[in-house]
Order: sequence, then C-alpha cells, then structure tokens
Amino acid sequence: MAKRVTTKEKILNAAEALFAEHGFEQTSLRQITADADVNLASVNYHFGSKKALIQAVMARYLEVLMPALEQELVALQARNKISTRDVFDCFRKPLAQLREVRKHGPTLFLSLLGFAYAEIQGHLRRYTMDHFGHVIEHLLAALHQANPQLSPVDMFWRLHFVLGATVFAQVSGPALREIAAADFGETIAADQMIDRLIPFLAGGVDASAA
Amino acid sequence: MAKRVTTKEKILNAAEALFAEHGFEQTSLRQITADADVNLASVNYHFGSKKALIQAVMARYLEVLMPALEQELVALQARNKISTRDVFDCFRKPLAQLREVRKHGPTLFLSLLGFAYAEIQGHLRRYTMDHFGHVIEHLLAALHQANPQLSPVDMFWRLHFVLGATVFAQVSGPALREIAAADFGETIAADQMIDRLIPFLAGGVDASAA
DNA sequence: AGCCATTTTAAACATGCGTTTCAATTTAAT
DNA sequence: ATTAAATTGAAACGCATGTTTAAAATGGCT
Repeated sequence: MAKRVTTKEKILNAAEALFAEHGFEQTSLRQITADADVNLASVNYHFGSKKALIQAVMARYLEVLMPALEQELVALQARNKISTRDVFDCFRKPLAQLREVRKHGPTLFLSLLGFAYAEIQGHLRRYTMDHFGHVIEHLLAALHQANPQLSPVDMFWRLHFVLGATVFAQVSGPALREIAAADFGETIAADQMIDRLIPFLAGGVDASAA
Repeated sequence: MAKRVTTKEKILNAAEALFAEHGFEQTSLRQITADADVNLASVNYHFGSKKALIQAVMARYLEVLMPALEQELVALQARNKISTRDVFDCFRKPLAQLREVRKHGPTLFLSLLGFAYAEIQGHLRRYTMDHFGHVIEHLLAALHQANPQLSPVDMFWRLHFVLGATVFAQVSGPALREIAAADFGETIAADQMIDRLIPFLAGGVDASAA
C-alpha cells in the first residue's frame, strides 16, 4: 500500500522544485499550490508564511547534510596531515547522501543554496548560523589545518570565493551545460560538474597569497 | 558653469545605485524615480521599459570596459609566454578605468554584473554576446595560450567558476566585509578585494585537471 | 509673440502578489 | 452516531508593481 502524500509534503516538493529553478522571490505561492494541486491558502495554514516555507524547504536538506558533514570534518581533523583537497572531499559523501531525501537532492540543494545567497535573505543566513554554525567552525578549522600558512582573514575570503564559484556554477548550471553541449558536443551530467569544480577550488585555496 | 543634468542621466544614476545594492528585479521604478527626483512615467518615456533601462545601465559600462579589455588581451596574446595570472591582470586597468565613467565605477559594475547573472535575464546575456562576444573569444584564446594543457571544455568550465567566484564575492561583498571587520577587526576596501581574488582565481585555473 | 515638438506631470489601469476570512468538508475520538 | 477538532475550499482584501493615458508645461525656432 502506497503511503498517502500529505498536503504539507506536496507543498514542500512542489516548492523546492520551483525554488531551485527560478529562485525564492520569483516563485509565487500560486505557482506552488497549482503545481502541488492544493489550495492556495494551505501554505499559510501549514507553514504560516512564505518565509517559513522557504526555511522548511532548506531545513529538510540542512538537517541531513550538516551532521554528516560535521562527522566527516571531525574525522579528518583527527589526522596528522591534511590537504585542502581533503577538506573539499569531505563534502562529497554528505552531498551524495542527499539523494536519499530526494532523487536529485544534491543538485536541488546546491541550487537552493545559490538562490538563498543571491537573494540575501537575512532570515535564512540567521537560521543556518543559529543551527549549524558549529559546522562552519569545523570547516574553517580543517582548512586552517590544511593551510597553516594562510592568515584567518585570507582563509575567510577564499572560503567565500569557494562558495561563490560553487553556488554560481550550480545556479547557472543548466544554462552552462546547454552551452557546453552545443559548443563542445559534450554532455556533462550535473553530478560530474563537482569533479571539475573541486580541483579548481583546491587550486585556488592553495595558491600563495598576493 | 555646471552642465545641467538631464532627466535621462538622473534616472541612469539613481537606477544603477539601487540596482547595484538590491538587484534589478527587487528595485522598483518608483524607488528609482523617487531617488532621481523625476516623474515615474519618465522612465518609460525615455527608455521605453524597465528592461531597456537595465540594458542602458549596463551598456554605459560595457562600452568602456570591453574595448579596453580587448586591447589588453590582444597585446598580451602577441607575447610568447603568458601565464594565467597575466590574463587576469588584463582586467585590472580596464576595470580601474571605469572609475572615470563614475566614481565607484569598478565596484558598481561588478555588483551589477553579479545581479545580472544571478537573475538569469536572457536579454542581458544576449545583449552582451551580440555586442561583445568577440572579446570573450579573445579571453578564451588568451587563457588557452596560458594553459595549453587544459582542454577547451575544461577551460570553459573553469572560466565560469572564475566568473562565479567574482560576481558572488562582489554581490555579497558589503555583507562579507562587515563580517570580516567584526571578526578580524580588519577593514577591507572594495578595491582591495580584487587583490585577494586574483591569486585565488589564477590558482584555481592553473590547478591540474582531475 | 506665436507655434510646434519635446518633455514633464498626475492620475488611472491592469495585473500579480502574500495574506486573511469564514464557511464547507473531512478526520478522529468518544 | 455524535461531537469537536483539523483541514480544505473559494473568495476577497490590501498592497505594490510596470505601464499607459492625456493634459499641462517647457523649450527652441521662425
């Protein structure tokens, strides 16, 4: 017997797909409820507001990703010698694990993350920092361990450059893959992009300071 | 005698400041015309539509930047041996030159570029490619010259990672500088960020492929 | 000065948005 | 079966948006 899909779940699923494709602000509750085949008012009934819905969509992924990432980072930091590449490789398994919460979880989540940052929505940043700030601490510590020659402020900036390249690549991913396919005849799956990305990021972080 | 500032210029100036701070979609014509101290309808009178205004704002910078960048790249390509760092350094002078069109031109332009990409607006991408596509060709050629070991498709992706890190860093620049100042007590001017960025980008592009 | 094209103004228009309301319906417990 | 609570439904509210309209004002030219 198939488990009945609740209205709340139908809303979350439709919302995340639309958010990942068009961004948060540019997706209306009417689009979401039409796709989910539920009543418009049910969003406010079940979530209270659009802002709360956005948070709920993100939370579904963050609550899976962050503990897994923390575990990887703690294990890595126990080792003696670690490289930048090691640190970024810590993201692979937790990201892949998002496939369990949703079929295209990794891709969806990174797109959502991209839009969350592009539209600077304070409530999302605050939510992330309040709930998972300690994971970011671990990440910074691991990166410092891998690159003790870099000052904390240097590392701070490079980490955000990393984030920028990642989320941007993800958000414009569909368009870019289309162009790449047209220009190079090479079709690149969304999952393969991270294989191209990680060497780039590690090379950037490892570069000697100016 | 001071030259009179036309309505058209007042609109462009107010629009670019608001666009650079809040993005295109999130800036209303009413905000723009209020800041510019002109009538609401004058935007549609002088530019025809909001889309056309956005293009006009970007064009003011692109028409200065692109020819200068092309010149730098052509000069660089004439040399025998060039590095990735050389290629990115080609952006320094043309970007700095934007200070002549407007006081904080370089910062403003990069913010605008960031929002233009974040909000995937086809009409801007098409405009850029139609008018300045040959400059992009030069950039790709110079990067290939500096990194002949990288395949074209590898270079394609890395160049977009570069773009992603740049525009993202610029868009979230104000917020990030604020955090950096609070956490490290170090105030970083917008212009200094590019000095932190370029080594990162060159390191990423130069990294050996996976 | 008088005229005509250009520009500015105030108001309204049409549309889409998030949210709220309240009655109808379904669900679950007694 | 009855009752109370939870959920769904259709409609409206209030507001903000880009755009259009048509009258008023302005500026240059003969």
